[in-house]
Amino acid sequence: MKKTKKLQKICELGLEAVPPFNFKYTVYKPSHFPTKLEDFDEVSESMYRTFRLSQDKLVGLKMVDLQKARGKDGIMTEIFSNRTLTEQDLQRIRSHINHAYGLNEDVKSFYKAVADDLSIQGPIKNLRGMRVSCFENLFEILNISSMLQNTTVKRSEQMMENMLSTFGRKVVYDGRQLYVFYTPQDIVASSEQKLRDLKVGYRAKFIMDIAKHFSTNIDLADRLKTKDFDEAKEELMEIRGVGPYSARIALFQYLRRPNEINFDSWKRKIFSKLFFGNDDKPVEKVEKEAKQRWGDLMGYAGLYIIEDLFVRNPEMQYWRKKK
DNA sequence: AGCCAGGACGGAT
DNA sequence: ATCCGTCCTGGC
Repeated sequence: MKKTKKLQKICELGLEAVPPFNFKYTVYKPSHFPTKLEDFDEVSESMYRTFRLSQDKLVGLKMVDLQKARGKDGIMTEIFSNRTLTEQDLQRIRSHINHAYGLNEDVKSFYKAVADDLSIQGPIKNLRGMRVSCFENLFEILNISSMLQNTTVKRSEQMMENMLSTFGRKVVYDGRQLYVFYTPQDIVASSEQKLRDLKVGYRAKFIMDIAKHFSTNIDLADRLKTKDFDEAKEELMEIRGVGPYSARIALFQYLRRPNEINFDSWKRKIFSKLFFGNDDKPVEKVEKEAKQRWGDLMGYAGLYIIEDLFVRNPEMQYWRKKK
């Protein structure tokens, strides 16, 4: 077990976003299950989040609304690290945040495209300026997808906690204790049996396969970013352990393609009820209706509806029976 | 105690 | 192309 690393404050960075920008619900998604990779402080409205520049160069961020600091749309972040950071390191952090929260994306074009659909105007009004958030890199989001698949949220949480406490790096900064995500190398150096002992079940094999894949395909993520939708999906699903469900999560969150959404068991029910008044419609019917309403923006539309539902019904966060 | 849900795979058709 | 049994664990 590695020692907890103390991170020292290095500097501050202001990043502007294309307006309109909703700081809170871009950095914090009520529908996402909690992990010790990040911590949103409701009182000060600041997001604590870890990041890794290299195997031993660890970073902690404390992000607040740039409106509060400078009266502009965007993110103000304090940067903490266990090392001194170069100008190039700071540039990498800057571009990571930009990509993670889509600061340069124009959400207005989405609002315009769905202006005729009444069912989504409420969520847009409540969450105006919200973007997709994906602070994870491709390896990390595929790990999270693996632990979400075929189980309940409660177990996903337990698997993540076990994996992070075993393979992640524990850091402390600004009075918070968090983990930095483990790397493909950390997993490859372990064993399938060790993973099984962490209660990830049959996923142990998949997680090991994904780690091996990423430790030998270093440029995979950058390559996928340049590919068109179908090619990217195909290449993702060539990774053993990555099927349609995980590929959709990676495409929607990491690759930021607005057309993807998984109508898994709990979302199927929510959208069935929204579209048809009761929650018993089959997934094919729900998918068809979503496509008809929102076309290639159905993923983005789904995001607004789901997050709005969670904001208005906080008790949904403690809904742990089924996925 | 036994049975089922929930993705991905691989083999059979 | 589609269908089915299997993997694993926690909950019913």
